Amino acid sequence: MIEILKSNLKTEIETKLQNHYSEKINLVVETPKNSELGDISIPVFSIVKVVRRPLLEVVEIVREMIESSKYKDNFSEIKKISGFINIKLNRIKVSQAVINEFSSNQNYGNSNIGIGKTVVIDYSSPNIAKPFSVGHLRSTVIGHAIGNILEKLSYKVVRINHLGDFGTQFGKIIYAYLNFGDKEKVKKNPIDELVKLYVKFHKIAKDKPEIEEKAREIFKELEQKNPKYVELWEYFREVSLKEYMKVYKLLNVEFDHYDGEAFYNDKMASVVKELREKSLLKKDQGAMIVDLGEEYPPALIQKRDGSTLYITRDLAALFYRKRTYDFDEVLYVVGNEQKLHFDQLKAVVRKMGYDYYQDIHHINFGLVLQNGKKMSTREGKVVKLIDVLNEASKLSLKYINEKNPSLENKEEIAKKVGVSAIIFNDLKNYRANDIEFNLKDMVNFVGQTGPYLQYTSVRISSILKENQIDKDSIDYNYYTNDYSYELIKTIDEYRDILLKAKSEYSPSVLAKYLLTLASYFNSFYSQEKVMVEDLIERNSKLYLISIVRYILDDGMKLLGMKVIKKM
RNA sequence: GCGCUCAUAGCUCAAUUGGAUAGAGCGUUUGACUACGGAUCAAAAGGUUUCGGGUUCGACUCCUGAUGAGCGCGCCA
Repeated sequence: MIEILKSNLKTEIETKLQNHYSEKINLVVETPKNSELGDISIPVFSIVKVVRRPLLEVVEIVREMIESSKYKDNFSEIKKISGFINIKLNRIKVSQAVINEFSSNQNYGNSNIGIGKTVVIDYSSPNIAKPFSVGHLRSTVIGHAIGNILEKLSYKVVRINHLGDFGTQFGKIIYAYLNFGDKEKVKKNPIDELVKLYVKFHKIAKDKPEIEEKAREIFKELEQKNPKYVELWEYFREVSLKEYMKVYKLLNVEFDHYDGEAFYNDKMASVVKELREKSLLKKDQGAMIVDLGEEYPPALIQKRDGSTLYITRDLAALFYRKRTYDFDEVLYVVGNEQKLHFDQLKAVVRKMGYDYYQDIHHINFGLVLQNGKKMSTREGKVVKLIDVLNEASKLSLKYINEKNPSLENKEEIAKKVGVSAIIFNDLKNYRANDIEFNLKDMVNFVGQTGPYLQYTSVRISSILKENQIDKDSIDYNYYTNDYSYELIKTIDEYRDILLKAKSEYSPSVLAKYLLTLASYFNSFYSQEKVMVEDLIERNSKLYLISIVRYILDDGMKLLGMKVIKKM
């Protein structure tokens, strides 16, 4: 509501200024950083610059324009402070508008900006026959949350898990499996065993480099669909996927497609052909490249031996997705270190003459660090996500036993709290930054954490549980005190926050907002008794906190967290 | 060597994208339960925004140089 008022006011005053000074001025209308100053703030420096009149004179003119605004009924105070004009709004009017909007919308916070638009999101994408590491966690939860936010804004979302299920390493694993693998062991514990075989392969290859050649041959035959190898490949893929599904189930993550790299195997020849027809291919040191001039290093399309590379596969996938889903945007949730790759990809697409290179977005993210270094076990191995999730659940169970030992379904709730804590920790900071992974801080339940949000929602639930709310007997006067009004204004921001999270492709915008909302609620709660005698007052407060809970729960769900009623 | 990120309180991070007194959480110190959930709240201490120069009425934000950290740069993905 306030955002709309701001933009209406902006338009109105800009027109008035244009009439007055016959100059076009871009007026800044913002929210003061300190809410004691007011609800809307207009710095007039930019006007002064254009019209070259004394500051105080301009301030006075603008103040008069605001005073005579057609929206003036909404204002309760207009104040000049140095170069700023600060407006306080009529709190009753604001509350009324915000509450009404909430009441009349079944899906508060939504928007129709995405109607008719399709966004393809490529995320998670673990590598077959390798453990699902904490490294994949980031891509998974960021992609999932962005997808949810987009759906809330009415976009059609196509979720693709671009599995790493192809490449020379499969030749190695198949070779190792056939020559020194134990079928029973692999069956029992597929990924761990396959990793061991892969490691063993490299150990042996040190003394017997000729097996590298064997592995390459096997891979080549796999590409040519040698049924024996295809069967093994399918087997590895299946057992790996089965393991990943356990993680996805815990995280509540789903995909529309699991088309991995192999899926595009037969779609690459046409890419090479098209590049050749458009005279973009150039032979260089035996390989085929697309020259990207000064801007970027050349893109390597084809190896000396004729086989294709990463970028070729990504081109094939891109064209397939464009044909199949006719996307308006395609998002690749992939780490920072691949920035150059996506820059090259875009550049090649542009050179091929497709405008939609502009719709390709690399949703980059930083590393997961522990004590400032890339996270790994003591032996230097990758940390398995499932272990981390279990550990977090165990720790939250410990806390529940301390804080609320009589709680029912403790294990189940501990799991929801622990997993959500990890998800929230991943999403609360801007994605391109590295994140520090400290289990204790995440599940410590104190401060800016997932459990803090869940706890706040649970507190509200326990009040609401026993009470009916009558939406028709609300007195907006109860929303005018500072604590309530902060809540009203924050509730009002929800949609804009989601839109901002979308435009930045950063769930952290939402995560940070939820922390603010929860914090305002807890302040409110410590100052304002809800269960008062007066029925109208009680009802008004109950309704307010029920809205807070709605947003907390809705927001947590969008982030991929679990909503609980008790903890 | 070239390119891309980043540097804010002891620690983890914000800062309306160039606006007012740079804000939160953790940690530290202190206070608040015969209260609707204290996993909470309130308060204090903590800053030359890495360093220099520039642009601007105004710079954490833009330009430039330095220092430090990370990442990438033709036959992996």
